[in-house]
Amino acid sequence: MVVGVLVQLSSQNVDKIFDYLVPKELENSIQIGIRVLVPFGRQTLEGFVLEIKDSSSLELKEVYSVVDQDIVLNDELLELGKVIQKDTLSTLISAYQVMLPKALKAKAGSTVHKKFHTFYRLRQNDYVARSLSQKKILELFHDRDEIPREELVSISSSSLSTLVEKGVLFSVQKEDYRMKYEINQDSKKTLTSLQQQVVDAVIHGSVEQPFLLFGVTGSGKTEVYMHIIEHVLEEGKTAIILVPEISLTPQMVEQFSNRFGNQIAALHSALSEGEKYDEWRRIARGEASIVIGARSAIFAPLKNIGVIIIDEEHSDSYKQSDKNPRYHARDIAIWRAKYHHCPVLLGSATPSLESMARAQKGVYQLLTLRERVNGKKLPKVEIIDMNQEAKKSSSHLTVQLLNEINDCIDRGEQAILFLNRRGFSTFVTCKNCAETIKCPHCDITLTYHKSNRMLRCHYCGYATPLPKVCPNCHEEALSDLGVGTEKIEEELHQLLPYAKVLRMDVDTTSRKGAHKKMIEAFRNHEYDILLGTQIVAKGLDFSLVTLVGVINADTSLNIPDFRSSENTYSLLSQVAGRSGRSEKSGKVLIQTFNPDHYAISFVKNHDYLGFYHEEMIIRKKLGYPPFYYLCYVKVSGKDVSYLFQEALKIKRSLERNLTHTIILGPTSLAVFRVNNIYRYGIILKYKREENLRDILSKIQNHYKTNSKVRIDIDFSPSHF
DNA sequence: AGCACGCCGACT
DNA sequence: GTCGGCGTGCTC
Repeated sequence: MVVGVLVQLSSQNVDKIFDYLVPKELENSIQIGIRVLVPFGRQTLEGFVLEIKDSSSLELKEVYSVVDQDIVLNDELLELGKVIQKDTLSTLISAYQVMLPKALKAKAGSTVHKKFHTFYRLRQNDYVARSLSQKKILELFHDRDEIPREELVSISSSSLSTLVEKGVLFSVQKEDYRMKYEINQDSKKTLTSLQQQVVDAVIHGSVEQPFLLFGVTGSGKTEVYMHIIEHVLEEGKTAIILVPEISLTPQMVEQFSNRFGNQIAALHSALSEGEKYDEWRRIARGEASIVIGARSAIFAPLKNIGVIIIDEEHSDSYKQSDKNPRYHARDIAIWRAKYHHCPVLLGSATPSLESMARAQKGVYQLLTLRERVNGKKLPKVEIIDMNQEAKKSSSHLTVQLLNEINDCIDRGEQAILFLNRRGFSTFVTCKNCAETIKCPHCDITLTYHKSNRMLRCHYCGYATPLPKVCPNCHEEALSDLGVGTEKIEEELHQLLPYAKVLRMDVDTTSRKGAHKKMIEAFRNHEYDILLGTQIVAKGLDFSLVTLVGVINADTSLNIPDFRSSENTYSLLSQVAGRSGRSEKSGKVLIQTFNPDHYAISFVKNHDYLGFYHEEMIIRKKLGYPPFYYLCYVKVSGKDVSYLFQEALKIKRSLERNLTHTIILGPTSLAVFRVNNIYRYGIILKYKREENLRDILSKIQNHYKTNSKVRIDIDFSPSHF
């Protein structure tokens, strides 16, 4: 027996199948999709078995051992990996690795152990108990087959051992999963007739085209998802629901856990490696039928999928853009749905322009929820022109906003204050010579972290303590510029001393479980004001919150990116949606220096479609998605002049070979140098270009042995 | 990714 | 003569 193995080495040069001879004694354990240990040159590597055959034309080495008992990559995932390789021009091995929990990747495996738990079972029924504790133990087996060890030990450990010695009981080792989900009070709600229509459309509709559920904030999308999933489970099928990374996941997990208990499995970054591994195995064994998770949960090894839901579908966290394979979870969802003949449901209050355009064209089936479930109007939005206010005061909180917060607290209600950190960071400047402190390895201003008084580079990770004097003029005149949540918190304490403020940002929520605790504390009204960054913008549902204040709406608008308006509109609507979700009606105040910008003014009337049409005109004029597809080719290396020369060669080669594509660049990236590596970008805009991937693949191949130039290709980049 | 091979310059 | 720099190529 011979196997074709793909070794776990992320190098383009090794991304092919190598044949190995299988020793007789291993033949029975070999299956396609398991991992094996093989000799590779001088090293020993893990690899995936992709082929089984009788012979090979080469002289072969032998497989050392088999790593898995069960398949880790099933037929569907094996096929999907090839599609990803082809579509994203990444290596096949990286496509397979992205599907699996870290614990199953080479090297990481040794650190994760399965947890085992001892249970006891009854062997003889005719045994007569010799003592009271023996009797108690045996009585427990009347209505149960197996009982965990602790429970029996708590009665009497000596009686337990006697019973085991006499052969009355015997032990079994069972895997103990780290996560537990408990069904809580049945929170199931009756649907409004509009919600029911959406559920029916998805359940009974065509699976040929994805559904886009455009539902305003508070329209009860989550409840719709749960009803659809309930139906899917009744049919004996399984479901995947994706939510954006970080804050949203634990909340959604809790809601689903309350209703579905141990049928769910969660996969997101708040879990440890071991926990993720446990969840993954529960899924693979068919012990969980609902998977909730962030981007990579789209690869959950479920069988017989009945629906795939992507909540907040506009979120850019669904695109993996920092490493290969640069895939979009939405594309994977559509592929898997086709494979399983099941519907895909994309949900959002502010759909991405791409998705809404597809819905308008009829590529997606549009479903709409225009009203909030409580029948309440969407909150009233007021825009505060900071151009006027900034002249009056240097405070970041306008009088109008402070008054509203004041009134809100007086009424016994709660407020959320949102600081838009997107495209914005705190940096240190010298008041004397105006010098800002930069990273020695990158062309970027260092970000100041007040909590530990460190300056950090967000690109390469370089960190240094804040110097006492300016490195340029040696004056003691360094001060931090820009607003952080801490600064706003200070201002709030001064201006509203009695208000209890809960600050929530990366610094305060990084500890495990901290996030959940804070949400609980705020829900219990232990605080009046929740002050935070992006983390408070989405998904949270507090019935007492009737006021939302946006401190600086503009920062995300100033990012030089074609999506900055879309991101700003979406962010502001999402935050605004946190207000007035229960009986009390809500209000939203937005402080901005650009009160007339359409990304802000359309938020006032909750006019997504108005924004959509305006933005579409601009996208069309500038030749951006959804009118054109984009592809970003990044060329990087240490030797600048050589690099630029090669980047130019690439551009010319693209120009020669692509006839229907607009080619821009090469231009240096906004941050030209990171870790002393220089970067150029080439942007491709096209509507239809048959052999684009072939051409790019050839270029990639040409450079794969050139250690001085690195090429990264990103189709449909989420940003530049 | 490692690791060996091989071809050059610098030195006990 | 030998050590070691790293560019190149291979791993079933």
